[in-house]
Amino acid sequence: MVRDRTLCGSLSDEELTALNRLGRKRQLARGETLAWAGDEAVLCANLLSGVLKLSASTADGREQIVGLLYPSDFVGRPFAQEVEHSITALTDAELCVFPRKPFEEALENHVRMERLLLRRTLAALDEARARMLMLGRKTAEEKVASFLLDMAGHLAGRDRRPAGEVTFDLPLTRTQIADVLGLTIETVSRQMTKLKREGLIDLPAGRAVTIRNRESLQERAEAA
Amino acid sequence: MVRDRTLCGSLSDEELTALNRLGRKRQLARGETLAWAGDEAVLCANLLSGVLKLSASTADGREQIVGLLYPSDFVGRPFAQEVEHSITALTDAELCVFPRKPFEEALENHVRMERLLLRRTLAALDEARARMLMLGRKTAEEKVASFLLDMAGHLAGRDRRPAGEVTFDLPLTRTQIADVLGLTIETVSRQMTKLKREGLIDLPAGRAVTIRNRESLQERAEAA
DNA sequence: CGCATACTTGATTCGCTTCAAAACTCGTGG
DNA sequence: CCACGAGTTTTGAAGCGAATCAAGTATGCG
Repeated sequence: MVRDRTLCGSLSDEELTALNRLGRKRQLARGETLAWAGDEAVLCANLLSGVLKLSASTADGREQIVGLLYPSDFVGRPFAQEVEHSITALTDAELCVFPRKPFEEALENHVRMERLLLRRTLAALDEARARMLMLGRKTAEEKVASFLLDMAGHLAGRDRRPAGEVTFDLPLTRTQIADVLGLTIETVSRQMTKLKREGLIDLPAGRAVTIRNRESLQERAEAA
Repeated sequence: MVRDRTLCGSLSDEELTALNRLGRKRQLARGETLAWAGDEAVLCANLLSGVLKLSASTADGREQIVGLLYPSDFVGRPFAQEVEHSITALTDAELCVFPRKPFEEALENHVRMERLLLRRTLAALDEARARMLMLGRKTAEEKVASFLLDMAGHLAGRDRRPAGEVTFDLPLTRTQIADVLGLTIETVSRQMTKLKREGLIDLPAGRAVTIRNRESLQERAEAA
């Protein structure tokens, strides 16, 4: 169950019921935006199912996806007046939403929850910085290979076959992958077909991807 | 005084003396590295003076600076076994260093300090993500313009003249600037001379920079 | 003064983008 | 069941921005 890894998981029963009174389930359809950059920040949430993107964009419309959120991830930015990054559902998603102000008060009153949020934020910061290395210094091939391995880690569960061969459906379009990697859609497509031609991956249909040779793919991803 | 903005600033007098017993002053010379990526994480600190860089690099030696730290900034990564990013002094620097474990205990015992660290970490995360947009989607000119404005904000104090003309010394070499922006040293140099030729900035000597026309520079920086 | 390091400038190359068009996917309705 | 069409992905050709390669010029320190 997801509950075990959410912020709520750190609470005692009494604390939990108090927080649950604050929270409301909310569904998001694929493509629906929970909050737009520049809006007043009114809510925080736990992601129960689905995948969300966090994105920033330039004045002339260039977009960069600055984070991907998976089930049990925390959503939103406590203590900020304004939403810094748009939050959009990449798949249908389900959230447990809290109004920001009451949630902040709950944080103050429940040290364990605050502590857990701190640890998660520190982890998110490490991840963001790892992605900075990727954006600034990796080649297109390295970016695509890293991305596929990352997605495999998040989406392919624990059912890894001996050969390390796993299959999963990407929750992102090519355009969105390009926006994660700081590339164009054409470059992403070309790199994917190249990796397929070379037998490291397979692209059976639509958004599906099979990792055929994890080791070689890891080599292509280079990394720190 | 810097103290007012450090984590210590959130503490009562008794708490402060307790923390001070933990902490030791430490000097770093320009170029000296406090911790190497991959090392065991043994310390946290407050930066009292100077500028530090946080950097990541690929296996084959490409480097990306993933963060710059200024006086009053928090240094280190509580709750991590291993150092994720190398920490190096760009200028001579002075820190108040705490052993990590005792510092973590202090965090647990002093809710206000933990709370302040949470807020700072959230702010650092926002900044890292803004930099992801820059790395992924901005042109060389936009990157350099953004960088100069950023440095002006940190280094030029509050003594902004009416015309917005400010001068300061960059604490980074061209190579380091390139490592912040995900460019090469030559590209950085060319963009700087271009901005100078066009009258937006001046490069009087060595590392000195004068912002001549903040508005135009802002336009070149594009941004969100 | 002389050497090492840092910075600028120029010529060329290359990886990625841009522009363009064909091929595929998938939902819908005939 | 298949034809249709919008959206998505792949593929190709050409162009461009930044990297690379290569000098040449400052800067600073012994």
